[in-house]
Amino acid sequence: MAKKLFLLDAYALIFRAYYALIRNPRITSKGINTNAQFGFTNTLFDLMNKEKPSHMAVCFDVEGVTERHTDFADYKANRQETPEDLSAAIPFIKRIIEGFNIPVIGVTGYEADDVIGTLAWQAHDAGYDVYMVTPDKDYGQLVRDGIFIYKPGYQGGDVEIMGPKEVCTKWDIERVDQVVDILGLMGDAVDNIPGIPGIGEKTAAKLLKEYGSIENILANADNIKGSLGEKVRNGKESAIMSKKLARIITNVPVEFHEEQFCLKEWNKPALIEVFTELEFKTLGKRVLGEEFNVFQTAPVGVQTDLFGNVVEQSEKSKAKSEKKEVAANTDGNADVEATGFGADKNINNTAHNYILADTQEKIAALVKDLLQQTEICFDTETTGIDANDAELVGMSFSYIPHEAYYIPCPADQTATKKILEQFTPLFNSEKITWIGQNLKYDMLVLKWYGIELKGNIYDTMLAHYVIEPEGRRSMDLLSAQYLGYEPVHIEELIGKKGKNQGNMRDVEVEKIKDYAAEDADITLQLKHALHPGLKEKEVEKVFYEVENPLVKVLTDMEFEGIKIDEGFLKDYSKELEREARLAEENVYAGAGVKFNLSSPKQLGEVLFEKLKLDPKAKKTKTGQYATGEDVLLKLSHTNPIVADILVYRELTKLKSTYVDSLPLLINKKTGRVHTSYAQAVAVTGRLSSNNPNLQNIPIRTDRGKEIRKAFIPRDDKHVLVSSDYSQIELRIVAGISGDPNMCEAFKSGIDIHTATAAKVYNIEAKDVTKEMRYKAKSVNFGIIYGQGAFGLADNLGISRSEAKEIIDNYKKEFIGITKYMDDTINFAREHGYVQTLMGRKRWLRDINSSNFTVRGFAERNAINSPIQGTAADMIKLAMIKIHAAMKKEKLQSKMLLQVHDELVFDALKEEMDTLKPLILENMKAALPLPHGVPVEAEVGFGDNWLEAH
DNA sequence: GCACAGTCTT
DNA sequence: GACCAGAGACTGTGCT
Repeated sequence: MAKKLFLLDAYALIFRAYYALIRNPRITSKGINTNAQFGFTNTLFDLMNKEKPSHMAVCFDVEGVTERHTDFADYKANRQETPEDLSAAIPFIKRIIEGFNIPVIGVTGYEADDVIGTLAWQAHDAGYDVYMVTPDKDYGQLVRDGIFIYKPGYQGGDVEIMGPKEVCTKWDIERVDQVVDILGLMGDAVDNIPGIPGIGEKTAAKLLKEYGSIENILANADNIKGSLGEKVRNGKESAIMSKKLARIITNVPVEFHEEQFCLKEWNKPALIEVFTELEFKTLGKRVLGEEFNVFQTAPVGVQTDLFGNVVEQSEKSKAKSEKKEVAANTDGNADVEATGFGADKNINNTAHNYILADTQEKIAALVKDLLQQTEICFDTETTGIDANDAELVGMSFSYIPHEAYYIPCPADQTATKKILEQFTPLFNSEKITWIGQNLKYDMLVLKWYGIELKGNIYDTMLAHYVIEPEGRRSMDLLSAQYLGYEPVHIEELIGKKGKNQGNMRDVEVEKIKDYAAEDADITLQLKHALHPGLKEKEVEKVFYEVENPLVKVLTDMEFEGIKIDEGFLKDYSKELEREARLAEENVYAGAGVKFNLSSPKQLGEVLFEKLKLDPKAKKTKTGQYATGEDVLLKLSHTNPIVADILVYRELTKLKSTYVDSLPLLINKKTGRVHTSYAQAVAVTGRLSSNNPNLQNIPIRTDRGKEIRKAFIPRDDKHVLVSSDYSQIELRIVAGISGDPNMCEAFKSGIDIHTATAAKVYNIEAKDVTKEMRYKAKSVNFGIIYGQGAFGLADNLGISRSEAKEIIDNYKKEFIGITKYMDDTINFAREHGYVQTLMGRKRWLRDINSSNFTVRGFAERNAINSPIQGTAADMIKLAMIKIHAAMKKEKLQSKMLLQVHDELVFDALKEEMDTLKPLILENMKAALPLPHGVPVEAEVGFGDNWLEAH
């Protein structure tokens, strides 16, 4: 078997690490993108772990990297990272490379690529399989897909040269020259080659065809007319430099000696150091084994030189890890060991007292004791994650740090109810503030036993939400962050997530006691740790007046659920199935092939390679053809199957996401669907809904609308009532900007989009055409989200100049809004945050970024967040008020759903006369807007959601 | 199990 | 030449 040599370009690693280490929180819908977070180290580890190279080297070219970025100001401006950013990443990279004990090579005056190129061929001739690890052809690809591996000498000595949009696989000098020339000319073509900004691949090819070479083009630059000529003249230096950069040199003065590149054993202590410092928990365990624990080894901030030795640190770390192992071996109780980042903060150094209360006497004494308290931390253990379908396994209470009580609840539900009865005076006490992490869950569980907490709520999850709206806030994470302590994981009790996960019911009481009591204990300590933050960040108002009181409202709504007409959906499913089949057959017949129509990848190949519907077909960032709705709509005139594809897409989407899934989520006990509201997810302050998501039930198309007919009232004594705010976000814009024209429009009650059109086109409201109103509407929404002329033009299908004119007019007419946008951005720049009327804040750390794209994103958020967030505050306040009023009036009607600006109720028909004004008045008065801008709401009712809306 | 493309809402 | 409105949840495909 041939020996394997891996050559890595540090340049690629630095970019990768920059993203991994400096900008690491790349948030996706599922939380932090761990791929980005650990990508660099993962790549290194995977290479060694899976490929098992015998030899390896990293080619370091740090100076080159930062130089290149400072040389080209333009180029730099379009990048997300700065030389400083990269420099910041380099020490970490060095330490990780050092930890893995990978040889490093660098030759002054040459690019890492060239060193790699030279070594690769030498090693290849010496009989090695050489793998070059280097960035892919474009920067975006690098960030997303990791490091591209290509292999010279893999197929009879072929080498791959990355060119723009194609790969040259033969060592074909002529072809290489062409590629190199194109790269030299083409702006931003390849990761580290700037080219001439403003020149694309096609222009580059055209120029080369005309003049033959870059040198000829530059010599004749003065003869090239127009802006193209100017670009070429301005880019002379860049083009020559880029051409040089693009060619991989294979005669660098460096020699391949195999003993120099032999992989040695890892320097584990050094790895532990750096992983600990970077909190690479999961990866640390993968690399170093299960015993690695970030929270058990204190970080040591000793800088190391790339080639320096790490003996001193190693000794230290070694001592630490040994100590840790001893501790782990002598004490099986996870509670009492582990040391965090700040040993002083760590609760495990303090003895704790977790007490089991499993007899009537003990419980009675506990309840008596708890009744003396004003703040009690409370947590439940249950048989499952779905509160609407879970049994109580136990409860824990804590009111003094390091002390907690656990009460087991038996599987016999009558016995459990009996235990709960003992707690009734406690749960009914109005002077107790209940502290908990996501109390909505616990309250929902209790509600199934007929119990409601009468006191106030203090939810630590919500406290963290208002203090730090972005990021995740699981208890494990908060505990690690605020208390420097890693609690027992639930997996240690019931196993890893998945279908084999066990049940809390089957875990021995002693174990649950430790786990559950610790949860209550930690949550209480979290409350103390988080509490000062509320004042510091000035978010107490939104916390105490909005988020905490809302918990009870949401609990009741989730408990109620909504009735679904299962039979209707079943019939509709069949109908959709039939029509989708038909459309699918049409597509196959029209295309002449059968394929998986649900696969965008296969569809793209059929449309653009077989049928060649669009020679200029756009591709997605991963290189497959884009086949989104917008793309297909533009193609619909070219081939009749496109319309069928769109129909197929619509039907299958409706069928799989709604019609077929909703019935599966009907609760067996209630026969209703109970959505779950996430109160601490959306950064702007909105709620989100899942399991199922009832906030995205279709309404736009006729076929989609049908689904709303499946949402029905409880019985024939009830109707569904839907009430929604009218133009709430625009009213808020008017209110907080105080723009006189817009405020006036709302006060006089005329249609806001018509009023806007009249102003923008400078005509009377009565002369506004449908089209003008439509455009004005689009501008109204676009403007407040910071959409530019291009976006508006694209949206409306009009020319850019027309779009620009409309926007300019708009800004002139609604000068207050322009001022609001400028003021908001300036406020954010100065203070680092923006806020809603209720003081809900959003921090924008990128608002002063030197990078255009990053800053732009922050600026749009600065404008949008106060608007969307104020709307969220308003409806939340309305919900709290309506909930209280309904309780006061002892109404039997129930609030069921919230869809951002809409509330849905199950209304008892005879209560309608009371209910309707109650809803409307509370919605309108929930949060008065500045400048006297009126808030309007409408209410409708019917035998299903479609009729009510 | 994860990333991605696509599609639904406000 | 690329990007280009905010905020989410969920599905199927394709890869590891």
